[in-house]
Amino acid sequence: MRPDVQPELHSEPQPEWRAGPRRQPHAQSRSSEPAGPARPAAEGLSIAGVARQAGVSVATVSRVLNAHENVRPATRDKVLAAIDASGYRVNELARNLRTAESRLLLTMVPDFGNPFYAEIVRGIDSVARQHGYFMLLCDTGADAGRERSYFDLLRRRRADGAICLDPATIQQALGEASSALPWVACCEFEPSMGVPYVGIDNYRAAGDAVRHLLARGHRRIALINSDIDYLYARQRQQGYLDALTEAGITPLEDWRMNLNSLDYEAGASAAAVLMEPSHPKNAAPTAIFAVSDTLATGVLHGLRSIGKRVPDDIAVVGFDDISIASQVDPPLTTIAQPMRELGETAARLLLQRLANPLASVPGVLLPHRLVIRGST
Amino acid sequence: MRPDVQPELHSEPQPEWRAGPRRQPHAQSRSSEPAGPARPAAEGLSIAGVARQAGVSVATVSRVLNAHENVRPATRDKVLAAIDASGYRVNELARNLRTAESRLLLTMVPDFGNPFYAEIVRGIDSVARQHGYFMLLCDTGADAGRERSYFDLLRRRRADGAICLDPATIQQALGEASSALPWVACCEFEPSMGVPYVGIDNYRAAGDAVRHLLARGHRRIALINSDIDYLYARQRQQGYLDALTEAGITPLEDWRMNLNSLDYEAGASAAAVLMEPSHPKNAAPTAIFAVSDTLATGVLHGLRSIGKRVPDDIAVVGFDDISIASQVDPPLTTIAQPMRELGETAARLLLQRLANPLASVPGVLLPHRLVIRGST
DNA sequence: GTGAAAGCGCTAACAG
DNA sequence: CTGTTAGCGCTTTCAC
Repeated sequence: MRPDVQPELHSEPQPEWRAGPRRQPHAQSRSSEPAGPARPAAEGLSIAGVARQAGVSVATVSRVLNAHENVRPATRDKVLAAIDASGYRVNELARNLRTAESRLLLTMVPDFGNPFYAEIVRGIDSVARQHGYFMLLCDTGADAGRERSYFDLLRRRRADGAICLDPATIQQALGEASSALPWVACCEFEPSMGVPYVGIDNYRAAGDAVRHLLARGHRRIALINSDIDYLYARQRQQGYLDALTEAGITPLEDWRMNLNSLDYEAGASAAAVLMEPSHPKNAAPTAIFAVSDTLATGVLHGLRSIGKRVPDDIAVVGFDDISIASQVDPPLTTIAQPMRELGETAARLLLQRLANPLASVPGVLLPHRLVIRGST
Repeated sequence: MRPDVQPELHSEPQPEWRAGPRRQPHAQSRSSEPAGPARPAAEGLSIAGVARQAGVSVATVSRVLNAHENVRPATRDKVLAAIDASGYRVNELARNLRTAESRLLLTMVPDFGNPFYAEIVRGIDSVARQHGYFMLLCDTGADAGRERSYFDLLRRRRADGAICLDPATIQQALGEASSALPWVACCEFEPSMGVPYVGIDNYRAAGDAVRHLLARGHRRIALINSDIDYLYARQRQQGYLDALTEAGITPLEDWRMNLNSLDYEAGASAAAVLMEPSHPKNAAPTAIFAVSDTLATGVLHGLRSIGKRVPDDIAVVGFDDISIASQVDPPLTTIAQPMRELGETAARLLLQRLANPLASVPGVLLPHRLVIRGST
């Protein structure tokens, strides 16, 4: 019903952490601490110290800190002065223990070397910050153990919620009854497992890529896919197979490769393998559909090194439309994912879930788009 | 003196967060909670609840949780059983408040879309994890306000330490007397400001790149640099200028460009500008040295689009040796930075600083390497 | 308006 | 070996 999620308090966009009115006064603190020389500015200073210096109670300091109404201006100023003078900073640990929230959101990616995640993460980050949350990124390395330990951060209340872009986690998560945890899946998800998710229609997207190649006259189309354990890999494979079948083509098993990496190198060597002359003459693919632009970029490199020209000898289609896609030679035809929106939506779903843990949050599919460039 | 840093306790590599002996017993918890149906497994359960269920005191539970010695096996088993049955998880917030440490390390990058940071961050992450710390990544977007708020996470004890790869922060930080905060600088640093740092010798590295071009016979060498506010930009520019001068060449002002972005696109358009026919015939550069591989990759694309061939018409040298460098056409000659080691060293310096806040931690410079590929 | 006091969930003495 | 107890620094009734 609500046009946007408004977690309890903190509804206005605030650039800084809980930076209510109370921050203004001591911005630009001239660090006028009376302490010794190299003394780490007001190390173990607590609210009690400030209270003493200001000649008030801790309750009053707390009220000032939290911009509560019932404080006389004079008192407030006294407190502010004491805070300023002492260089006091709230111990967020204590505050969080009291309020039982950390205002931290976690985003887990399987590999932050993959540029695909960058824009998604930016989308998450911007929405989170708008709602007074910090977003912190973790690299799971697609490792179940590490994933689990990050989920533990959630269980142990060190973060309020999480967004997981990591396929492997999904499987892990399943066994952990983690659907009770405040997290959402992004890009890779299992619709059946009761966790809110956002992604694209991988089946249709793959079909679109293949149909584009078909329209260009290709009939022997190869698929360079990632590990078939991933849901998106299965969906894209099915889209590829069905598109071919619908065109009256029987997909050859030899045209398909499954890689356990999305690195450029993986794509390069896969291309070389695919083009091996061991293939029956009339069965060698004339086009390659790779399920990620990183892979496709590698494919371009691999084809180049075995003397094949793109798109004359062989066409290439990628997936994602990351920024490198338009820079390589030839620029990649690819399926664009709305990365920014994917991230923003994921963040919004999570915020929604935090605001109302009971409401069932829907899964959402965002539109993709075929971007035609020089590689086809 | 010490071969390696060993923060107080937690010295052995532990794959999971404080995952002492206590974890084993309840791995694979069969989630046998007696609670209602959709009840979020043991939401607000505390150590006291476990103690009650196990018929022991909270102290004993705490001991079991922390794998202390003095607990009779029978008692320990009782507690473990209660923990297992209830699905209890430590509230890390409370624990941290008590122990006054969060076991969290922050890494700030100006832009996690830049692949240069990926390997560095992995290096940090692996060292951090080996020492029982979590590493969380923040994107400052090269924005001073955001940088400041992340530093606040430190001040407010939400993280134990930070590694900053963000040039802009350095300036910000200076004004904040933040040299007292537990952080180290990586890649971009101000040696004079008393913050431990790790990086490379940018001056020599740039010189090496230019000397390589000189050796190839080039005399009109352009420099595509980032914003000169950055220390590394100034250092590399100086290395470039001096190398040219030493070779008896007077560097032309027209050969130098300063960009406020490291994106591919920025490199592409810079290349186009640089090659404009407005240049006097005999002054057009025959080689371009770009201060990052992303820029150089864009340059390749830009040159291609105006019909220039690399390296025949013009040579290109990049910087960093990120993974894309070897994939583009032609593969980039570049200055390789030891990214992994940079990250690992930064993490070690930070850990050292945390273990002994008083000891002065040195700045360290790591070796770079010229990698010659097809673009020259 | 302001203060006193009770915890948030945990760890660490200190007793027994 | 195990239990009791005193806080960690903060927020929040509830009085005054």
